[in-house]
Amino acid sequence: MPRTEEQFEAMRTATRNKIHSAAIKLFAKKGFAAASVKDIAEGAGISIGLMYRHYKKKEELFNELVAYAAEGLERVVKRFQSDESPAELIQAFTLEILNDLDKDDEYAQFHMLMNQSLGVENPSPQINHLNKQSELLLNQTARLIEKGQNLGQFKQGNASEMAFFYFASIQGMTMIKLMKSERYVTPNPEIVMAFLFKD
Amino acid sequence: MPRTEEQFEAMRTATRNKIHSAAIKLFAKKGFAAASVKDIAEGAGISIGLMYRHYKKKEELFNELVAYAAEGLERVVKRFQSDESPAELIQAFTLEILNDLDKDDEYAQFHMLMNQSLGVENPSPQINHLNKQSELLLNQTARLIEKGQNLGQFKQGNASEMAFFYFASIQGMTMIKLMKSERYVTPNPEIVMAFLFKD
DNA sequence: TTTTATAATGAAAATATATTCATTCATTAA
DNA sequence: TTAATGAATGAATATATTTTCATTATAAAA
Repeated sequence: MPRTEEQFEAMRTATRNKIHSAAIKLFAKKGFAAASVKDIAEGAGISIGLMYRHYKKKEELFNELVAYAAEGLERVVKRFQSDESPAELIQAFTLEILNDLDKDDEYAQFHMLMNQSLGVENPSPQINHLNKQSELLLNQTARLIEKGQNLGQFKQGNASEMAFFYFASIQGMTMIKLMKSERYVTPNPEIVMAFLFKD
Repeated sequence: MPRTEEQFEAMRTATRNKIHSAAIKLFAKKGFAAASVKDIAEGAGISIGLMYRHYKKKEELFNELVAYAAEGLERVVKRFQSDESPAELIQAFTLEILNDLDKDDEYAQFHMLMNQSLGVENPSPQINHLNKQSELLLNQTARLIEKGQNLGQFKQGNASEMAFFYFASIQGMTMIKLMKSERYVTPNPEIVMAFLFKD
């Protein structure tokens, strides 16, 4: 008599998706505290009540997005574990990020969620997991750089410092893209990787 | 009969300083919305009431700090207008920033205030001014890089992209320093300036 | 048309945060 | 001592934000 379960499922998925894109946009740009539930519901084009049917707490929504971000990071970690040439891995990854930043805000938003999560005082399990992944990636990148140095692909220098600088620069570009998109310019990949590759 | 005006003045200055350092710490780390007046007062070791004797609104306090940040930026803009060698100017500036980041959080906090100000919807005059200064600095740096390229000091490449990348990388390092200081490592200045200087 | 299951709404209650203000405190010198 | 002055306090009030929940809307099939 009423709708089928699949139909209800589809409705729920649709509103969840609307909530997700509105929420990540606002969390990324304004931060958890400054992004109000009202704003999010408005952005998603639904009522506040419906938001609470899907998420008991604002925090629960945030954590779900954080979990997605962590999944994305895990995929990168896996890629960096491959046996391919360090030079090619890093080059491909860099090109992809620059391309993503150019294209739309999705990458920047998820990256920003990562930043938001770094400084939280009572981190949820999801936040802890995301933080672990991002630290893992940093260490792994350092090892990848060392490997590339041994192969003569990269410049010499402290690999941890280089990995740190690499992610810091991506972080900075990401932030500007999100906060002041009109100031963002896609830099030539050679500029971004100059610290790594010999001229 | 009561205290002299100088004494009162000294008291006021003292509590204002306490408020400033607590506030910038919290604003930089958590953002305007998430840094509560209670937190700030506690951080400064004073009562909430006293805070309001000095600042009518939380926003007024924020704006005062933003104005300080703008002053700092103006000084950098002036430095970059000098006729000195571009290579020396940028090198000196970079070393100074890396040193500041290493030393304490003050630079990072003011830099972060700049970021916080970028995305505000109804910017105060102070915020507008800060934003203008930071854009000015970006453009000026691009011109400085061009000049250095013409002098053969720097690598070839799009100067605006290079200037953007330079500040983005500083931004990223700053953010990590503030949000996750245990993950911060001072990179060798050569890494930071590799995109500019030939090997 | 009526019944049914669940999505969707929005006003009300709960909670948190910002702001005010009557009062107290501390210091100085008459 | 006491009067004078302004700093300092924190409980009370105002405001904003989150969360709940009784109610309504919708679509499918009997």
